[in-house]
Amino acid sequence: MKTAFKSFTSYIQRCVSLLQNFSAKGMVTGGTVLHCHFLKKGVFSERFIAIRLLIMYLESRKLSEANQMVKEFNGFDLVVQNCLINANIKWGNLSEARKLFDEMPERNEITWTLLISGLMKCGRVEESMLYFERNPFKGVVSWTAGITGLVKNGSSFHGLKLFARLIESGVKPNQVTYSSIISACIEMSDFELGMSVLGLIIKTGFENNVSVCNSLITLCLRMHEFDLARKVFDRMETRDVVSWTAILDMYVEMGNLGEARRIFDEMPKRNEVSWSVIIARYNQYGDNIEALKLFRRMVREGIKPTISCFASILCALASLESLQAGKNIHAHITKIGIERDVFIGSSLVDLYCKCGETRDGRFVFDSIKNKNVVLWNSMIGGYSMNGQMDEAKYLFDNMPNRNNVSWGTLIGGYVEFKQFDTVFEVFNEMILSGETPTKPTFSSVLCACASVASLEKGKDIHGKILKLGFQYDVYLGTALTDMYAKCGDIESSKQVFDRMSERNEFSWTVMIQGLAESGFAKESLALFEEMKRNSSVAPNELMLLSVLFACSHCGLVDKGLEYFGAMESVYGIRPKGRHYTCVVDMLSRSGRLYEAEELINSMPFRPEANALAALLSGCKTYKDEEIAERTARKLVELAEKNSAGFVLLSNIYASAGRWTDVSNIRKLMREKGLKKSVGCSWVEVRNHLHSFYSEDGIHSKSAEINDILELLRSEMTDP
DNA sequence: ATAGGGTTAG
Repeated sequence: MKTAFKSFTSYIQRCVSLLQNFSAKGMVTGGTVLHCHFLKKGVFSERFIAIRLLIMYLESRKLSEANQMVKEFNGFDLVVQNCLINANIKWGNLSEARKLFDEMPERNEITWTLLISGLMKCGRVEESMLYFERNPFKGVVSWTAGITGLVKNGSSFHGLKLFARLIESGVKPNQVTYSSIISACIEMSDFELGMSVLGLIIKTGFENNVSVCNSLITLCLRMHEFDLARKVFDRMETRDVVSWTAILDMYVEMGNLGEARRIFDEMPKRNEVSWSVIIARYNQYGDNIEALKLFRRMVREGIKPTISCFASILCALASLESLQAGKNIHAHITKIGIERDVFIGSSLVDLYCKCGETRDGRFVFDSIKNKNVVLWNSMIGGYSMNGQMDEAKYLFDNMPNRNNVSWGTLIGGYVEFKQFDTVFEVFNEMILSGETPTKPTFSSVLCACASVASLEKGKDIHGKILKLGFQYDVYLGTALTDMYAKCGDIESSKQVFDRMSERNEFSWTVMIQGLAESGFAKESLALFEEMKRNSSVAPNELMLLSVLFACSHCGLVDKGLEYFGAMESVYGIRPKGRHYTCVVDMLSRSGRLYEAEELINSMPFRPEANALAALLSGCKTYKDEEIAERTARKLVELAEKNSAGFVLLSNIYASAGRWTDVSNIRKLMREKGLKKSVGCSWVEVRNHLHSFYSEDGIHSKSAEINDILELLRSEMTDP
């Protein structure tokens, strides 16, 4: 042949790789053009080319073309049948694949392995193992397929037992087998075992194999042995994309996203996985904008996003609540036919629900055939974040398998929508069912304990956490600190806070606030100063409110004013109504009524009713009728707009004994249909909550309680 | 044909 190719075989090879390329990029048209070309050239009957064409048609689901091709092969061609089984498994038609398998007159190891791994992928472990045992061609690949299947279905121990049988049978493991075994060690978090596997790897001379080293890096990474991971990486003779991607991920795990990005930018080669990883990590770090930017660059560079990459980007869009962009991606995903994937589905459900569209989320949820726990959890979470707790509970009660995340999601919903009684009820049920709560679940329940100020329940939860041997992470530590502070046990709160190895903005806020509100004003201020000195956390709105509150309660008026002045100029935080109220209160308490009034007048927005009330109460203490009169007028004005103003005004009149004014205001409120929000306080006795309301809701034992109070009062006054 | 990445809660 007079072509540019040295020989006919290399020409065929070139054709095959061209087809493979078209197939991988989903460019069927290009493939079809080649098909016609081959027919004309007469090389179509070349077996390699024909098979490649068949695979291409199968992968792009061009079924009529594929069937046409099958007819061209006479009888039951083993390789063709294998291709058909492979395609059916990929499409999820397991029964069709099995039918083909059963009808085959002869099979090879590939045939068997396809069925074994196909069954494993669908979670049908026992059936798969049955075929494994019946398989007459037990080579490395069959063994490895069995092992990985078990590991991926959460039976790593059985996977390792199969590995032991492999060694006994005399078959030599290959690099893929070792990778699977290392995955098993990772899944079982067994670093020791991983190290003994390493011994075996060295003994069999696989320690320089790229794939094996890649798996070893991942093992070290998961076990947080970063130095060792780096060592493995450094001593590799050749590194591939996977090695670079793994080491990039290590820096992310170490909290150094910047270094990871540097590696990503300087890697000799990037594949779709490297892109996936860096995008996913930016997303997990909350930098969704950068994730999107990278996604756009990736698409521009012609890299086809993987399913996981779409999942990450949908997750990023969900966090940004960009419904429209999310819908565009959804349309694209539908066009390329992967909208029924569970990973994609979970992200889509999350996207719609985060944007408040639970009905669209439910539509996606219903459209997915092979639902897994995560998908169910996403839908439950979707309802929970939108306060549709009944729907969430209904799904929860009717899901086929629950895990601890399902429980946690439901509980989190009840916490967010303040149904605290239900929180404890469901949490108890969870414990009784034998499920182990995760750290986020503990955080949620601690938040509920803090909200109802139940020290007893909070301590009980703390005990459970200790019993499980959970290390505090930032969230859990913060939740505990907050719980103890809000329940009045500031000592324990401080203890937990001091022991935390990592603290974020929330941790500092909670502790500063806890100290301030428990009356430890000086300690609160000292902690705020310590934070500014020793941490990278910047002061926030809530911290400054606590700081002002602390100054107010210590009588450190000038210091308070100093902080208040520094808010915008130094910390870049614009004071809100509550900050002004706090400062007005501080000034009024110390008798600096004129300054307080000035401050109210200088506010760029309407003051809170409480600010005026604080000033009025100061006027009462320091007997300044002039300012009182002006402030009262402002309060009346404000009262027209909200019920809080009316209530305050009526209380002020009441304390001044101006009862006619009081009844006038109450009448006005009734006319306007304004209702005073009911005050409530509660106390916990032997793990039972007793609530007391300021208005009609009366405690069932209020008569007895009042009798006892009367008795105590008399004992205190006449000893 | 068998490995390495990705989805849910704070």
